[in-house]
Amino acid sequence: MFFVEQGEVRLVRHTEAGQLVTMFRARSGDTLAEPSLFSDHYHCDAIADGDCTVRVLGKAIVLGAMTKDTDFAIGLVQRLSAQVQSYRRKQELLAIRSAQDRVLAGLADGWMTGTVVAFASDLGLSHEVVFRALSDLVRDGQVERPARGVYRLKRTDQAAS
Amino acid sequence: MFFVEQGEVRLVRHTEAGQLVTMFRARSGDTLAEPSLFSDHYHCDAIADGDCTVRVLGKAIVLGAMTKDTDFAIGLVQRLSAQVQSYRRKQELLAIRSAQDRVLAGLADGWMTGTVVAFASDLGLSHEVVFRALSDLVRDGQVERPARGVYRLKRTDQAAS
DNA sequence: CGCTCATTGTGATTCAAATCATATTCAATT
DNA sequence: AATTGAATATGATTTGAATCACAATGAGCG
Repeated sequence: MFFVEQGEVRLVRHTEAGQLVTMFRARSGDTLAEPSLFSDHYHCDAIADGDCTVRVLGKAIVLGAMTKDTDFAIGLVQRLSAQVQSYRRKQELLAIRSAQDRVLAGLADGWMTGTVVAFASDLGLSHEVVFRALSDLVRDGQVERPARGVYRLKRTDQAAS
Repeated sequence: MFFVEQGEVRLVRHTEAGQLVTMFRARSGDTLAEPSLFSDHYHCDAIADGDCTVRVLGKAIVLGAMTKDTDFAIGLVQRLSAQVQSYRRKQELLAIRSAQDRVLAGLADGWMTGTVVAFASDLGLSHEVVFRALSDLVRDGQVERPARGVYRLKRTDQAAS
């Protein structure tokens, strides 16, 4: 297991077809690869986005800390719970068939942080469709584009009939 | 949080378009809705598949047990880790674009337990495509169909050139 | 036994996302 | 300042999954 002290690490896997799937984005304070505590064969690749410092926590150390330090154990459970919750939300979001609806939901959930290309990848859509969906949403007035490559939800005061 | 003593419970959500998404399938011995320990607003619907017995574990009880009973805490972390791991696998599998590849991967991961319709729903595909993919795979010799509605991977001895 | 209904299965059609192509902008590098 | 490369953006085409439509099978039930 790893502890990210500083920076950001992405956990990724690639499908046989060659596309990269981001499994988890760990920021400073997060733990990484918790399942490796119990499972032997567990494989993801880790990509450091920028400089970062990571502390390695061996299996024995973690299990020991759990017995001695209650807060540590609770913190771990909490982080894992949060991960589970966000995976569920992600699953729900990815189940949305319509590209436009999915893009809108992604925006609402604050997934559009970096580039549109990265956003599209997170959504599991080609960037072309995402660009198009964004354009349509701007045209519809649901989304605003303060600048090139910057999109954000327009406050929806539900003015419709 | 809940503890499934007996039977099987499915945690589901429905998208705005009305489709049902299974978030988690808890069997006897599993805990359910762990994120509710820390998060206030958390909503899934639970569906009992057949008769089952469920024990309700309040927030205070669980947190108390974690401080007193180390094994309980470790068990909880282990179950959560397993969930995280399976969500990652699911995410990876759902990222496979080709329906046929996805069906094959789903079979390989042992998702085809009940009906083909349920299998299709888990895969996020229409059942028609899944039926067709299965037929094609049988025709290709990658999958065998011992009986109507029963499909299983053929042992792949990799006999190809 | 005959009825109902869900599952299984396949064919035809539609529709939307992927893909291919191409232009533009912009930041980083030389 | 010129060059490279990635992100942005849109248009045209293709492809494949969804959808619609329709049989056939088989289990449960009065």
